[in-house]
Amino acid sequence: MDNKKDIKIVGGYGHIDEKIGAKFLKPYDSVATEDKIYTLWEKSGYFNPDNLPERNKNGEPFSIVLPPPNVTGMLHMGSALMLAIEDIMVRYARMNGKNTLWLPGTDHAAIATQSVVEKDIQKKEGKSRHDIGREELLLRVDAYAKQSHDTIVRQMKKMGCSVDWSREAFTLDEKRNLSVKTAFKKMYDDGLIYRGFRVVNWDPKGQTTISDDEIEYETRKTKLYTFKYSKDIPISISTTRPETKLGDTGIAVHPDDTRYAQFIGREFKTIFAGQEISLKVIADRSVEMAFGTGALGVTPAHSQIDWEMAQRHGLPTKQVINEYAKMTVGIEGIKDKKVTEAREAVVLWLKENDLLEKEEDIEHNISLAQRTGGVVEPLPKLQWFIDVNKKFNIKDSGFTSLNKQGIVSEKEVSLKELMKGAITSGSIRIMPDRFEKVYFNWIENLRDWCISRQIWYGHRIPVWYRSAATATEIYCDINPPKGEGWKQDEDTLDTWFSSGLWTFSTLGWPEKTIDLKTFHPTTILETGSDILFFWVARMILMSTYLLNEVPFKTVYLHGLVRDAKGRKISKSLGNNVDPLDMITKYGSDAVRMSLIVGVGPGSDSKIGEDKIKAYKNFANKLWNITRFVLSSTEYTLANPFVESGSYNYNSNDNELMKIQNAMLADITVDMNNYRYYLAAEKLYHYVWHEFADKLIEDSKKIFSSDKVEEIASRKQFLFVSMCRILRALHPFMPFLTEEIWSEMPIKDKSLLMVEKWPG
RNA sequence: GCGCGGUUAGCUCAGUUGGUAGAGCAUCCCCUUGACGUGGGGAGGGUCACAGGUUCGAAUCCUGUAUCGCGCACCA
Repeated sequence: MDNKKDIKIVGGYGHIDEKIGAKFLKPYDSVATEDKIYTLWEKSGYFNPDNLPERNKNGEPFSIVLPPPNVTGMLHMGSALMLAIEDIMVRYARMNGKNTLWLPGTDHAAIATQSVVEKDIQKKEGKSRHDIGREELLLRVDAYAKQSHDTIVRQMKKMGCSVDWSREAFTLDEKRNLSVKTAFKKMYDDGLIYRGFRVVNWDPKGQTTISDDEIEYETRKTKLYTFKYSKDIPISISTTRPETKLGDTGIAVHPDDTRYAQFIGREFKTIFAGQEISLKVIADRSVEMAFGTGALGVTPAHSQIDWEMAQRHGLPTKQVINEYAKMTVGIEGIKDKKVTEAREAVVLWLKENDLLEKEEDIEHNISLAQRTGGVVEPLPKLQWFIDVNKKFNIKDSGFTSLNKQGIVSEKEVSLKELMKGAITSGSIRIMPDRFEKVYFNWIENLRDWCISRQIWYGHRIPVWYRSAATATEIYCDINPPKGEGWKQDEDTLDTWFSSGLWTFSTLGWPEKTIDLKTFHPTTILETGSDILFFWVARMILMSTYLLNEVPFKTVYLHGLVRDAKGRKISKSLGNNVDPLDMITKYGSDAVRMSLIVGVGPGSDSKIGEDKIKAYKNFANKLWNITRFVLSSTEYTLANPFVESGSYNYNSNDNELMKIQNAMLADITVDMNNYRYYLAAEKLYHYVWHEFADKLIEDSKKIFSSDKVEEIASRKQFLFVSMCRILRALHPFMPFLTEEIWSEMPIKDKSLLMVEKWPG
C-alpha cells in the first residue's frame, strides 16, 4: 500500500537497506519486536545480579522487592503503573553500575483467593467448602493460584519487567512457610503474640474474623430509636440496633450527668422481647452526655467499645447473635432470624408495648468486610493477636537504623514505638512525605492486630493443643510436638502476616544468606498508597522486630489509576482496561510512557487510549529519527563507530552539545529524586521538538551544502546524540531502545540494558 | 469532629529555592520540504477557585472562605 513511500526512499537512498537493515523502511512494529527483545534479555542473564558485568557486581547494591500481586486473577492498569515505575528504577540503577536486584513473587492473598474459588465451586457444583472438605478445597485453590500465577508472569514479561525470575518467591511456598513459623514462634516466645477472648470483627459472609484495617465504611441513612427497656426502668436509651439490646447487661451514663446520678449502681431486671435481661447502671467517662438521652445500653458481646466498658466495670457478656448473623434468643419472629429482620421485629415489639419514644433519621457508618462486602458483626471470640503496646527487650540491636531512633540493646520498646521510630528517626523516608502524617495517625489509633483467620487457604498457625485432665497444654514451635494426642490449631494466619516478612523472607531469612547480607535493607519500596497500613507498616513492624533493621530506606507511593473520565476502575462499571490489549495495540513502551508522564508520586492519574496512542506516535518518531541518522552518517556495521571517542565539533555543534549535556544533567537530577514523570516528559520534548524538529531539520541544510567540515561535525554530533538519547530513554522505553541499539554500528557494545546512563 | 490533597488554556495535567504563565491532546490556518502525514510550520485560547496579608515583585509564602476528593475517628 505504501508503494509510493518506498520508492521515494529507495530512490533517494539506494544504499539504505544494505546499510541499516530493511526494517527501518517500515513503521516500528512493537508486536514483532517486544517478545524477541525480552527473550534476548532473559538469555543474557542480566536480570540476575550474579550475572551482571563486573562494574555492577562491584557496585553498590540496589534492591527492590516486587509488591507481590495477588493470585486472584490478572493485572490491571494499576499494576501496570507499578511495574513501569519499578522497572524504570531498576533499569536506571543497573545502567548506573549498581548491583541490581528486582525480586519478583506473588501473594496467596488468603481470603481473597479462597473466596473466589469458593464462589466458583458454589456456582458450578452447588457445594460449600464444608461439603468438599479442607484437603480438596486446598487442592482446588492451589490449581487456581497456579493458573493465575502464570497469567501474571506472562503479563509482567509483556511489560518488560527486568525481574530476577531465578529468585521468584510465593508468600505460601515452603521457604516462606519456614519464615512465617520462625517469626510466629519468636513473637510467641516474647509474649507479643497471645491468644485472647474478646470482641473481634466477624465477617458472616466470609465466615472469618478480619483485622480492623480490613473494614471499609459506608455511610448510610438509618434510624435512631429511643425507648425504654420496660415501663419499670426509668432510663431511656437510644440505639440504631435494637436487636442487640437483648444482649445488654448494663446501662452506661456519664459520671457528671446529674440526670442519672441517682441510678448509678442500681440493677434493673426485665424481660425484653422474650429475653430475660439484667442491667446494671454504670458511670463511664466515654459516654457523651449530649448524644441521645445521654444514657446507652451496654452490649458487651456485640460492640467493641461496650466490651471494653464491660471489662472496666465487670459486666457479664451475653452473646445473642451467632456466626451467621442470626439471633439466638428472643420471642417468635426474633429468634433464629437475621439481625436485619430481628431489628424490625424488636421495633414492632417496642411499639406494641408502648415503649418506643422517638424514631429519627440519622447518617451512620456501617462496617463492611473489604473482601466479601459482608456486614461486619462484632462477636466475642478466642483469637490470636499481636500485642502492639507490650514492652519487650530488644536484643542484639547493633544496627544504626535502630540506634538512630534511640533504641539500643536491652532497652524496653513496644512494636508501636518501633514502627513510629523507623520514620521519626529518618531511617525511612516516605514519599510523598505527607503520607508520614497519615502513617503516624494510623499508629496512634492502632489496636492489637488480630492475626487468626477461620479460612483454610494460608499459613496454618504453628500451635498445637492437647487436652489433659486439668487443663489444655499449648505448644508452639516450627515443627509439630512429639507424643500422642496433639492437635494443630485449625486457623490460618492473616495474609499480611506473611507479606510483612516479604523483604527478608524472599532473601532467605531465617537463614543467614549472602543475599540477605547484600540486599537487605532493600533500597526502595514502591507500592500503592492504599496499602500503606496493610503492608508498609507491617513490614516495618516485622523487620525492625525480627532483624533489628528497617526493611527499606525509602518508600515511594503511587496513586490510583482511574479511567479517562476519572472514575475508579471497577468490575461493575466495566471500565477495566486490560494492559495486555493496550500493549498489543500500541506497544509496551507506549503504555509505560503514558502511565508515567505527568504522574507524580502519590497522586491519582487518569489513563485513556488517546494518551497511549500519543506515545505510540513517539515510538515511531524515534524509529524514523534513527532511520534519518543512520542513513545520513557514514557509520556502518562494517565500519563501526567508536562512541566514546573525543570529537572535534565546530562551535555550533559544541554549543548544541552543551545544551544536550544540560538537559541530561537536569533529568539525571530528576531521576535521582524519583521525578520520573518530569524526566520522561523532558526527554520526550527534547527528542521530538529539539532534536527532530530543529537539529535534524537544520542538518538537512548543512548536508546539502559543500561545507565539508561542518558536515563531518554534524554527522558526529547526530550519531553521538542518538546513542545518548537511546541510553537516556532506555529505562522508560526499554524494548524500542534496545531494538534500535542492536542496529547501531558501534564497536564493542553490550546490551543497552547494561550500558551506562549518559548523565 | 481531626487531618491531608486538589482547584492553572476546551480536556488532562506540569510549573522542583517567589522574578513578565507552560506541555500534550483538541480547535483554526498554512505546508506533497533529502526520516517520519503516526509528519512539519504557525495561530487563538488563562484576572492561575475566591478574599485578605507579607514582599520591589505571589500560581508559588501566610490567614481565611468556597468546592471536590481522600484518610482517620465517632457511629449509643
